[in-house]
Amino acid sequence: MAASRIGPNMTQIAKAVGVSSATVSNALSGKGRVSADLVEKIRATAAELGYVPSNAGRALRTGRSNVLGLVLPDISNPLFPQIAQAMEIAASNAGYGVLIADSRGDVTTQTQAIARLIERGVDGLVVIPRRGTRIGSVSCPVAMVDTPSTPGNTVSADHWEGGAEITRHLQNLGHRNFLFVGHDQASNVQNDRIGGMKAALGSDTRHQTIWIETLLNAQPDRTSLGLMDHVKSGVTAIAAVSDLHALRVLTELQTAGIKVPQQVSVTGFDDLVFAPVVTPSLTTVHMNMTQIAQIAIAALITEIEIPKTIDPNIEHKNGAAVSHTVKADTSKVSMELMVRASSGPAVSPATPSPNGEIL
Amino acid sequence: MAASRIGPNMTQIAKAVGVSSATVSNALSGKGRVSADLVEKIRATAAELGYVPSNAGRALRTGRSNVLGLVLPDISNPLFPQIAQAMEIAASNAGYGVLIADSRGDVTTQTQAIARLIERGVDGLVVIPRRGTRIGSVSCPVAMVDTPSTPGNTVSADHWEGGAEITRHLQNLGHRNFLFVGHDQASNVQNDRIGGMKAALGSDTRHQTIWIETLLNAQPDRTSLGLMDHVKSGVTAIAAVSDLHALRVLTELQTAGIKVPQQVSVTGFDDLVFAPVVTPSLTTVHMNMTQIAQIAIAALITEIEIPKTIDPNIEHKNGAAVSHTVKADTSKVSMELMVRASSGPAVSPATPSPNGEIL
DNA sequence: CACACTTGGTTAATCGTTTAATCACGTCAC
DNA sequence: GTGACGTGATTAAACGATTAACCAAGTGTG
Repeated sequence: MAASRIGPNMTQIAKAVGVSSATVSNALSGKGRVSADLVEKIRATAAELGYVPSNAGRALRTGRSNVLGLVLPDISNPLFPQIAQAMEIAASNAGYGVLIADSRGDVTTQTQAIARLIERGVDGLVVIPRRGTRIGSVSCPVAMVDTPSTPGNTVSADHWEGGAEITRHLQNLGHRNFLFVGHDQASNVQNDRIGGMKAALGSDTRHQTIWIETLLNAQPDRTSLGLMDHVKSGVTAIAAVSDLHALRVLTELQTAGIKVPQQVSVTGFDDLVFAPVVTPSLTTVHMNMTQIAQIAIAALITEIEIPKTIDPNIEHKNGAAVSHTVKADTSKVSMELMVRASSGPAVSPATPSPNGEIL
Repeated sequence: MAASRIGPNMTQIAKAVGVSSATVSNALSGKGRVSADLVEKIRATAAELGYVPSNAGRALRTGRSNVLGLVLPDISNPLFPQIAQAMEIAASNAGYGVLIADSRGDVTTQTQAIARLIERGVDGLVVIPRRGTRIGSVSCPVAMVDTPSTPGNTVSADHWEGGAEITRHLQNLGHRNFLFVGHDQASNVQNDRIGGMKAALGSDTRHQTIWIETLLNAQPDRTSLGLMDHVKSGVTAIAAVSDLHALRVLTELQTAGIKVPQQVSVTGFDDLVFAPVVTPSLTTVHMNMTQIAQIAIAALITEIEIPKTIDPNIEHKNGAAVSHTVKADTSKVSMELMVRASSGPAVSPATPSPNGEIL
C-alpha cells in the first residue's frame, strides 16, 4: 500500500515541461537560476495539472513543518474564540497552520499537550500559560502571551492600563466608592487589571476587592456574591475583571431590584460576545487580539526563520536545545475602553430604608 | 543548511543497538517479526536516547499525516470552545492532531480555509458548516456536524428533541402561552430547535416566534427586542434558541422590572459558560459535545484507515477524488435538559395596569 | 537425508522536495 | 586564441520512516 497521493508531483511537472525536477523546484520557489520564460511555462503547467506541493516532502527535507502550536490554558475560557481566530488569521497570512492543544487546566496536562505538539513537529509555540506555569525545556521557540509584568512574556494586552482606564472613566462619572470583583487571586492577568484599577484611583476614593473563588471555597453552594451588603455600605461602582463576572454582578443586582446604571454602575473586561447585547449593554475594555496575535506570530516566525547557527553556548538536555521565549519590539498592546449603558453618573450613596430595601 | 533536527533517528538507534534500521522500525511499530528480547532492547535504547519519530518522514512514506482539520463557521461562536476542546481530546486520544481553520462566516472564505487544510495534508476534515453550505469536491473524507435533518450530516445533537424537552418542561410547569426567540431563520440548527419546541406543544397552547436578525434588519439601531408587548399580551414563557439570546431576553425583562421566573420563565440552549452563574441561573439544554466529537472523529478515522482500494467508480476531477462525507452508526446524540432557576410555575397572565406597568 | 516451513533478521527501494555540486556553453577581454 | 566568467540548466544526494523482497538459520517431517 504505497502512499496514495492523488495530485501530480514535481517530477511529473518536470516530465511534462521537459526539464529536470530541480528546475521545477527552482522555478516555483524563485531561488535558483531559471530563465524567465521557462519559469512562466513551469508555473503554467503546474497550475494546469493542479499541482499542490507535498508538505511532508518539504518538511522532511527542510526540517520545518510550517505549523505552529497553540497551547491554551482552558479552552472553555470565553475569550478563547477571539484568541484562536486571531492567531489562525495571523499565522495563515504568514503561511503557517495552527495546531491546537488544550491543556485542560492542569499543569501536567499542559506539559503533555506541549509534548504532543513538539512530536507533531511544530516550528514554534504560542502559549497562553496557566497561572504562572513555567515552560520546561522545549526544542523550539515559544511566544508567551500573559501579562506585561510576567517575566518571559512576549506580548500581551496592557491589562494594567485597561484597568486604569476603567476607574478613570468611573471617577469622571463621579464615583468614589468602588468594589472590585476578581475571580482568582493567583491569576497574573486579574492582578494586573485590579492593580491598574487601584493605581488610577484618586486619594478621595474608597475601594474593596472580593475574589469569587475565595467566596466559593468558603461556601461551595452559595449562589449570590452578597453584593447587596456592599451596595448598602455605599458602593456605587462595581468593576469586574471579566465580562463574565460583570454579567454575574449585573444580574444579581437586577434581581435584587437595583437599577443599573441609575443606582450602581457595573463594568467588565474583554468585550465578550454578550457584552453589547445585554440590557443594559456592558461598559467594558476591548482587547486588540488581532494585533497581539500579529506581534506574537511575527516574533515567533522571525526567530524560526533565522538561519540556525548552532550556538554552542545554549545548554542542551538530551541533545535538545532548551526553550527560548521570543521577544517582540512591542510587548504590550493598549486596550480600548468601550463605554456602553451599564455605567452612568454616580448618585449619592443609596441609603437603606428600614426594611432593608434600597430606595 | 540541512534540516537541523535535534533528536536521534532510527538509524542512530539501529547503530546503537547493532541492528538494521528496518528492525528498529519493526520493533517500535510491532509489525514485522522481531524477537521479544530484541524488541525490549530497542525500546529501551529508543527511550534512553529520547527518540521522537519524525512525522515528516512517516507522512512522506505512508501518505498520511495523522492530522485532522477542523473547519468552523464562525470562531467567535461562544459554543466553539466546547467544540474545539472535545474534538481535540477525541482526536488526540486516537493519535491525531487538530489543525484549525476559521471560515469567518463567509462561504468563499470557508472554501479557502478548506483548501488550506488540504494543502497542509490533513487526512480528514470535521466541518461545522455555515448555513447550508455544500462542501465541494475535497480529496479526503469529511465529517459534517450540523443537524440530524440536514442531508450529509454525520452526527450532531438532537436539536429537535432538545427543543421538545424544553417545551414539555415548560408545559409541565403550567405554561400555555409561548414566545420563541430565534436569531437567524436560515440556520438549520435553529429551525430544528424551534421545530422541536413547536412539535411538543399541546393543542391548548398558543405560540409566536420572533427572529432577532429580522428585527435588526428592519431597524438596525434598535436595542430592545420589544418583549414587553408580548408579555402584556399574555406570554408567560420565552424560549430562546441559544443561551446568548436567553440572556438578552432575561436582562431586558429584568430591566423592565419583570421578575424571572415569578412572572415570566426564560429558557436557553447550549448551556454556555455563563448559564449557571447568572441570576437567576438559566434553565437550558446541554449538548454532549464529547460524545458528538468521539463519534465524528471515530467515523472519520475508520474511513481514513481502511485500505484505500482505488475505486474506479468514484468520479474524479483533475485526478482528485470528490469528497465523501462519512456516515456514523449514531447520527444524533440526545441533549440533556438542565433545569435551573429561570423557569418556574406559570402564573395567570400578567395584566397591564393603566400606566402600562406590569403588576 | 532432503525438503518444506518457520523464525528473525537484512537490503534496498520508495515517498516528494530541496540544494550543493557540477556541467555545458556562449561571451568577453587580453 | 585562450583563460575567466556568467548564465541556465542538470545530477545526485540527502531528509527519516516504512515495507516488499530476500536471505540465513533452525525445526520438523516423511
